[in-house]
Amino acid sequence: MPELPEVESIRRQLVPWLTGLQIISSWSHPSEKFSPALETIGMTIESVNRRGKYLLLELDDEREMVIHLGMTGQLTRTESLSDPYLRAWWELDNRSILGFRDVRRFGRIRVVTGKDYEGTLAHLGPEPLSSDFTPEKFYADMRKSSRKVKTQLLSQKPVAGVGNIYADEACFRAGVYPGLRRVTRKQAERLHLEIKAVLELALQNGGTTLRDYVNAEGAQGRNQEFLLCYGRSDEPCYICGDILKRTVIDGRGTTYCRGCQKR
DNA sequence: ACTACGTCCTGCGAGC
DNA sequence: TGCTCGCAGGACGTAG
Repeated sequence: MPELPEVESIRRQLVPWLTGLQIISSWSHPSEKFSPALETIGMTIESVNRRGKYLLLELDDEREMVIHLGMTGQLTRTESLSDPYLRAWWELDNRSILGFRDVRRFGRIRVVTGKDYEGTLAHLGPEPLSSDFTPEKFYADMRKSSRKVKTQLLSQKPVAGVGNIYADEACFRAGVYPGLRRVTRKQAERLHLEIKAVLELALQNGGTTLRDYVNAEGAQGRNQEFLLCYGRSDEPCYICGDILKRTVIDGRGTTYCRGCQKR
């Protein structure tokens, strides 16, 4: 599932490729999740940005194409248009083609005007790798809700761009049980630090590929080799040796260490 | 207003 | 061997 490091890895490859190119033709799957792709024909891509897990392609007339990759979404340079899981493509004026492949169709494409992000990224919390993300604000935001720590992280409100993998990783490294309903200042500070650390590490490693993730050139990430917790249930904790346990928190599979992450 | 849960979607793996 | 069935999950919609 593409989270911030995966989306940012893609963005960095899209910038030198797409910037300044005009979209000369386009196709999409009939679902309204993808059909806004067709509205971009004739427009020029002025820049490629990111907010949380959303990619933003700045177009003409204050318009932007907002893309969310969902769980299995891939944005790549594409040659074969016969792939049954291709949900949209855009032909650029240098004859290259940007393809959006998404097996499970949880991804979404929107075209917005004048930064009207209602329904997409309007209510996202701070960017975790920017100076807006401070331990003080994070602590205050986490105390605003009585939902479980992990649920709050996945809500994108206290911080943007964290998904299931990095939520488990950050909680593990911070020694915080993801089912806690309130955190202390110290726990919040530690979580703040580890959220940044796991995202930066994953970015350095080109993202995590468990099954579907590939970057814009079709290459897999390497960060799966560095995960300490996610996907390691029934295996020993690298810190204390306890067997990592799997549970479900608000419908999301969660791995944690009973020894290191006390309730 | 806030929290919890259902929904979308399809491949995969467990189990019979 | 081949089938069925339940699981996985981000973000939104709905119910309480």
